[in-house]
Amino acid sequence: MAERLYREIGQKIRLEIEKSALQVGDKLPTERVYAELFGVSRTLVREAFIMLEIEDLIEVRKGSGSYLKNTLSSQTSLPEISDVGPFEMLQARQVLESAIAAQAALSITKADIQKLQETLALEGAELNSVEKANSADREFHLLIAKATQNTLLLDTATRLWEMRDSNPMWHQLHARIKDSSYHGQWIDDHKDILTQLKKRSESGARQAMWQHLENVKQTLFALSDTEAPDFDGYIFAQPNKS
Amino acid sequence: MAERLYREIGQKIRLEIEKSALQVGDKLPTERVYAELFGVSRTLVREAFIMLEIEDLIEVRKGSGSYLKNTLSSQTSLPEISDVGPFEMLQARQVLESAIAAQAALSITKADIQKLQETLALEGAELNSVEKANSADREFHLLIAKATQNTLLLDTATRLWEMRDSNPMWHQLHARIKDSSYHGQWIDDHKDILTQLKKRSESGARQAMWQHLENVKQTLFALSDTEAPDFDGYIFAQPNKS
DNA sequence: CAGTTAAAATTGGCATACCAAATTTAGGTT
DNA sequence: AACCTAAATTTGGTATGCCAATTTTAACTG
Repeated sequence: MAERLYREIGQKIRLEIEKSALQVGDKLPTERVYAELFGVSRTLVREAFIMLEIEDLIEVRKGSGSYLKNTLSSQTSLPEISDVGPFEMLQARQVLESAIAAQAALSITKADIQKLQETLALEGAELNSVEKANSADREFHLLIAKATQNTLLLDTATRLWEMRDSNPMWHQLHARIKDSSYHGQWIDDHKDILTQLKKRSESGARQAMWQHLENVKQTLFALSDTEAPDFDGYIFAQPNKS
Repeated sequence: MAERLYREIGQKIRLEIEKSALQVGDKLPTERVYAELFGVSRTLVREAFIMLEIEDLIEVRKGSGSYLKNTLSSQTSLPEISDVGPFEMLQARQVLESAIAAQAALSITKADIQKLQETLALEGAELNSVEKANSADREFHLLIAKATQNTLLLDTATRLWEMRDSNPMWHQLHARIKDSSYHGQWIDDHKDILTQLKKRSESGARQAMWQHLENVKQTLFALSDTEAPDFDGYIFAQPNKS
């Protein structure tokens, strides 16, 4: 195990907190106590405390002590990005982004539509540059979330795209697409979505977004099926839209 | 400023990274360099490095150096929970959870339905205990997200509920409800949702969940309108469901 | 000159020691 | 006994020093 020691100590402290059933607000044993308990220097315990402090689990007060700030259960370990397959991710996007698009149709402004049109034009113009096309794609989807004027909806969409961009599995798949003609298909999808948004059609926008991501799913499925047998574990039954 | 020093140093280092336009993978100046630059001990710089390491911005390798692991821009600062009003939050839940419920209707199992029924019974039995009723409420909603069998959908729903539970504004409102009869109404809503899930009706589940959260919105709106003028800033036009 | 090896320098890892803020205790005053 | 004050203690804050892994340099060998 070539891990940095403070992380190990931090984990041990978490276990100690659990064992002693500490409640939020309770005072933790001092750094010195843990140091002796684990047989390490106080420096290491202090580093572990900093880790837990940044994770918002504890609060450290000079001269006074350290206190439990949150429950361990609220320390939701978000699923590791790399543990989520591209198809599960696309399904989540399909469910959530179609709902967001439907909501956006109700609150979208002329200025939003204007920006979406500009981004769409950019997508068409940048067909040869994978990087720029991808970034315009992202921009298009996030603009829709922004049009809901709801911070949390934008935040949710942003999280999904961040996960996508940092998922190595997805990059593998995406690399295979760059020279294909699928981008053209997707731009047409985007046009459909924009049309529905212009009409302020809630159900229309929902369906257009759903269909768009359905197309993306189909494309990636075909590619991974024929060329990349390593995605087996990530492929599972896909429910259909009624 | 009573802040812990290592945070200040960490922030300064972030600024230095920005100023020197470091790219991902580049090597950072050594701890000793920063220590001299800021006129502090290496211990503090090391603590700051630990902070940045936990934030996943840098990677520290013994004997070699520290390296930039992520871009500064990807250090997305999520919107502060307290900045999001209860109504904006409810709207987000309405949009997202109704979509999740619709998806759940397609993949729900008998075992899921069984668990939902038990939780529903618990809600009815715990009408007098605010805490337990609330926790059963949460459980009911999260079980639905779990029934989608999609990690990210469950993760999204969990995040929303965590935000709710840690939002002081919401607790204020919730405190006013405890002795009212609204819980009964909400349990009826839950029954409707469960009925639709049993029928595996996608649109039925979507509408039932939407209506449920619409009812919650109405209730809270009425309460805040008559008794709590301090929520003005958070109340905004609510789009209607078609 | 190329490749190999070992010594030297660099860099982070960890521990010890002392400092300063906060808290607790002990003593004195009313 | 109640209250205030100050000393002693506790607790986290910071600095210095030495250790160990890694990288770089230099010397050696063919």
